[in-house]
Amino acid sequence: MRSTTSSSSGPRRPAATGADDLTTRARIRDAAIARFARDGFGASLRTIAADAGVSAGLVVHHFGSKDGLRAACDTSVFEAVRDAKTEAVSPENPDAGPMSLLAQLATIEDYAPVFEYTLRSLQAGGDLARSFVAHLTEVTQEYLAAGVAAGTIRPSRDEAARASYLVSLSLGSLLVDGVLRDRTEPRDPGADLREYVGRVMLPALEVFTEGLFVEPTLLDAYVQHTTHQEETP
Amino acid sequence: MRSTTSSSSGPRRPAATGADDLTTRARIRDAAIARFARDGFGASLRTIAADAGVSAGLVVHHFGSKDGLRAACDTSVFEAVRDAKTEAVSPENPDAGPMSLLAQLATIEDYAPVFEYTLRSLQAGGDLARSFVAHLTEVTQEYLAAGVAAGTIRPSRDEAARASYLVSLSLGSLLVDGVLRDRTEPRDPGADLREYVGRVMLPALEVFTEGLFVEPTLLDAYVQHTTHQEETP
DNA sequence: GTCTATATAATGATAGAC
DNA sequence: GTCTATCATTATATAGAC
Repeated sequence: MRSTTSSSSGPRRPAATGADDLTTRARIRDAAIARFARDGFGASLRTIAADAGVSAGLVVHHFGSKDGLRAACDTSVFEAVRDAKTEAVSPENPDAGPMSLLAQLATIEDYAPVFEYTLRSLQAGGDLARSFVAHLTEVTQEYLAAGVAAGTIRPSRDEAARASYLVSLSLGSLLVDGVLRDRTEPRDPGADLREYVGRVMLPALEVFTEGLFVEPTLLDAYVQHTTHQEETP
Repeated sequence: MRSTTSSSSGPRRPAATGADDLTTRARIRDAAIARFARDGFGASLRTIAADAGVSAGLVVHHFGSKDGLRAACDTSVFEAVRDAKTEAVSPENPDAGPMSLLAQLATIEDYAPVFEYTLRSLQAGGDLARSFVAHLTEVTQEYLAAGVAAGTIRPSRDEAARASYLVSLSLGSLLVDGVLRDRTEPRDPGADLREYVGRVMLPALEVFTEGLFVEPTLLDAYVQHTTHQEETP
């Protein structure tokens, strides 16, 4: 991890609040997060500088390079997500579960840029995406384990594999949905997300409560098939 | 649709077979497909030209611009996928179903570049991604309808929404998995895909046959909740 | 058809004034 | 800390010779 940033100081606000009671450095960082979220990481330093109301040179002066700026954005966003999770995953929040761990976070108005940035990061790959998915998988596995213990969620033959798979399903669906949108016209991320949830909630609940296959033949055959084989060393 | 290409002529080979019994234009196109698949659409014309063993200028001469080349690649890949589907979705192929409509295609050696290019395209968004997903959704819906009629797949309260959702789930999971890989070391797409299937098959079969939630309370509540409300006009 | 050479535009990064 | 001016690189695209 590069430590170009020390964003631990300052107000606890997530990012890109638009307020100008921030240090210039933080304002540039937040502008970059918002711009990267909108246009992807191909966005130029000049554009970001213009958004922040400063010169392009100043951006480099503060962050050393574009990669440095990107790293600062990454850590800021990751910290925001990590801290937000604590509040979002409240004890009594009987949501659809794994599908909406992230979606919940996005409902908070201030976190919209963080949410978008995270999806962009996932789209582009890289270290933040990996650590974010790893973190989310961990949280999901705990969430599922609690559900299994409480008797609300079915146990799995491989809990870790299931948690990982469910995270890739939910994040991937969200990602595909976002990527397929027409980006020629201006978008409202909040509205997009609400529309997505409204469109997807029914089939998601169906699949995750009733399943898809009537007979367990495929699963049984697979389980029997693999248990009669050696593990690859 | 732009019709810069007339790729209907020529041998039926999918793309990028490496053979040199092709017109120069087709060789450039196939080289571009393979390079775009590996490095993303940021790959330069010079790199592609080098791959094809020609000059950068010739690429522009044949396709007018980079966008023109991209469009030619898009139509070529889309046609390859469309034509391949006919063979892949054979009558008696009791696979895990929605998850592997695409994965099946990738097992065919020649189609590896097409498969990778499609994922890249989905990652980047754009017209090809949209029409590809639309096409896959259509095929999936037919597939599911046949299963429902045969009694092997559970009916849905909204078949179209379910088909769309399942496509976004399976493609998204595949996409996330690919994006999270370390691209610093050389990769074998075929091996990656096999590894993915092996890692995901069990939880996928579990979820899609047994579901996730023990009780249908969430689904019931949602169905009852929405049926007591007006539709948004 | 194919190449080499070049025009043009944009970007990341640097240097130095204030 | 902040700006303006500039450099060096890279990319697409063009022009014209062969």
